[in-house]
Amino acid sequence: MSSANKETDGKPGPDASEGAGRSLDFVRKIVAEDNASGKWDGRVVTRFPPEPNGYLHIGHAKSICLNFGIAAENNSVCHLRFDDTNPEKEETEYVESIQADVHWLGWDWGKNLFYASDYFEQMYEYAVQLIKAGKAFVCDLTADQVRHSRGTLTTPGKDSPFRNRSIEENLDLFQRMRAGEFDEGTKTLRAKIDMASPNLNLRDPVMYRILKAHHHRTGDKWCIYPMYDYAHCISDSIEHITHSICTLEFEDHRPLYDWFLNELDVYHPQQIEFARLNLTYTVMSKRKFLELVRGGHVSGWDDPRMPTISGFRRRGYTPESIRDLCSRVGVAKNDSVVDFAMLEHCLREDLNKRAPRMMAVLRPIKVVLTNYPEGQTEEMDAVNNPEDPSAGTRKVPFSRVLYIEQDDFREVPPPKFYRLSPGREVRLRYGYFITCQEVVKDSAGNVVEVHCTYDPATRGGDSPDGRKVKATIHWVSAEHAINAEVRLYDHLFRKEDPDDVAEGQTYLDNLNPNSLEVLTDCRLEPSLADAKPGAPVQFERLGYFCADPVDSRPGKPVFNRTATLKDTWAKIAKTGGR
RNA sequence: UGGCGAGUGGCGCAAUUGGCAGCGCAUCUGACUCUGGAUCAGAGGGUUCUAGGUUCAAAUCCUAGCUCGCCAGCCA
Repeated sequence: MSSANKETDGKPGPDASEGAGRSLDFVRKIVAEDNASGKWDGRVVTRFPPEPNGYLHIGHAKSICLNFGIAAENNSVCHLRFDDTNPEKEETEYVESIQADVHWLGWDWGKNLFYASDYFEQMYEYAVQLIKAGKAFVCDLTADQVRHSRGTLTTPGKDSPFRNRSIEENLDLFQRMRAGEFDEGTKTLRAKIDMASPNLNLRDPVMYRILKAHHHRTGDKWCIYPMYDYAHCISDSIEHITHSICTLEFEDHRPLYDWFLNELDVYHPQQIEFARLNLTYTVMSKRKFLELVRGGHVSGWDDPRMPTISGFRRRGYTPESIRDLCSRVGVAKNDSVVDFAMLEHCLREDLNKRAPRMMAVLRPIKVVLTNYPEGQTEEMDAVNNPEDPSAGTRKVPFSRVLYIEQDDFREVPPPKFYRLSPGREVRLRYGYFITCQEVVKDSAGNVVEVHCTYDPATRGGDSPDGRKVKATIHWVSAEHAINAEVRLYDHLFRKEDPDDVAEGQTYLDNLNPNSLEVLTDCRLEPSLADAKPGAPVQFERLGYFCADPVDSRPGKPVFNRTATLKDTWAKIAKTGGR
């Protein structure tokens, strides 16, 4: 197959080689074989066909990367097509968010933006054609009656009493359905296939239903709307898609996809099904998202704990990390659940290279350097990113009174704890070596202040005598620090599989009560005052964060924790310091 | 007890189509370190769903079975 890394139409797009590893996944194999055999005359046209009835989630990202990725690898195009055949659920707000999310992920459909509703007229004509061919009929059965006559998984269905209406009558009725003469639910247009088929999708499926609803694009022009199976294959056909890639649950629908296109005798793409992406500790359905949002369990579709694209974006995840995940998980046909840790790995790998380092103290405790001159301030040089020398250095103010992390001091240090404790010397990053001399407690016995001495010879953090310390801790000058709120996020659910519940419970019972911890008294180094919302930074030794794009205010930033750094100490502490 | 699909280390995927079962994540160990980060080195972990069969040779081919997923919307 062609492996050129050209971007499509010169549009910004991820490296086209992304996802095309040494061994091709089964979808790419099919594409490669088709290219070799000339099945589509060398064309490769894919499409991403979301229904605009909700926000995109990371599962969609897999489909997006697959479809746009394959197109890019073949110097071709991927269409963005809104599958807007159900006006009752679809809204313009969603079509806008979907476009924004696809772009944010780094893909571009160029001029290939389509809507299934663009094809309503053509679909209607095709339906008339099928009626004339005796392949479709108007049915007066109610939804309930259809359900009963459909049969079950093991028993065949019964023919509708309206199945043998004359072509003339069907034509007349269908035209009057369109004209709005009938009420919702009173009539449908159904394909005449086989009520005894073992595949229920072939038991005279509904092609059109009456819906007197306002459509976000066609307004009130239509009161009959095509069903997915009928609309989707025709849309693909009209757009001359070559490979119509969808998820596994549509496997049973492929015979119907093929049936319509065969009966219509029109251009016929190949439908290929792959397994959708699932992640541990997350649910992945729009219905559940809606419940989480409406139930107030999260702040919205873009809550940083949501697995939506907009949630991940607000949380601080990068498009690169999400694309990396999609290429690592591969494409196959068996249902699987990817470890959330894989996503975090992709994130850390990306951010480790790019995120500037800063110092922030989340749970402050005061440190007074008793031998440091009162009123003196120094500017310490700090490197912005040890992984990237070009990121340069910055000045960080240092003074007599500092804040350090409460976790970095223990009056009685447990085994393997080698940070600050009475009598022990540690390094203040880019600062000095300090030694704890005494602790100050309040009346309740809590340590409220730590008194230390500093060694002026160790300025910048180096010891001229070669003296070693076991730990380097971060700090912030009390006088210069800025205050901020920091939100620490954890998994929204406490179980790997949120749907793993006892009798009578639902996934909502698995909500993690500690998925959000808000810290309001955090002290950050001053350069963080004008952090750009959404831009990733690393708080040294703590994790990756970004200023929240929604709740941050000038001079009053709110930071989201995107992910922690890998923390060996946390592991030691958890296993009891063993 | 209908149809379709899928079973390979804990998880996600490979295996040039019959030729020594590999990779990533996770886990563990060691080295190094002004982030207990990063990096580097190494380790453990497999009855390839099961049972038969074909073959010099089977994850791969054949037979039978088992398990799991999806399908009975006028949703997509």
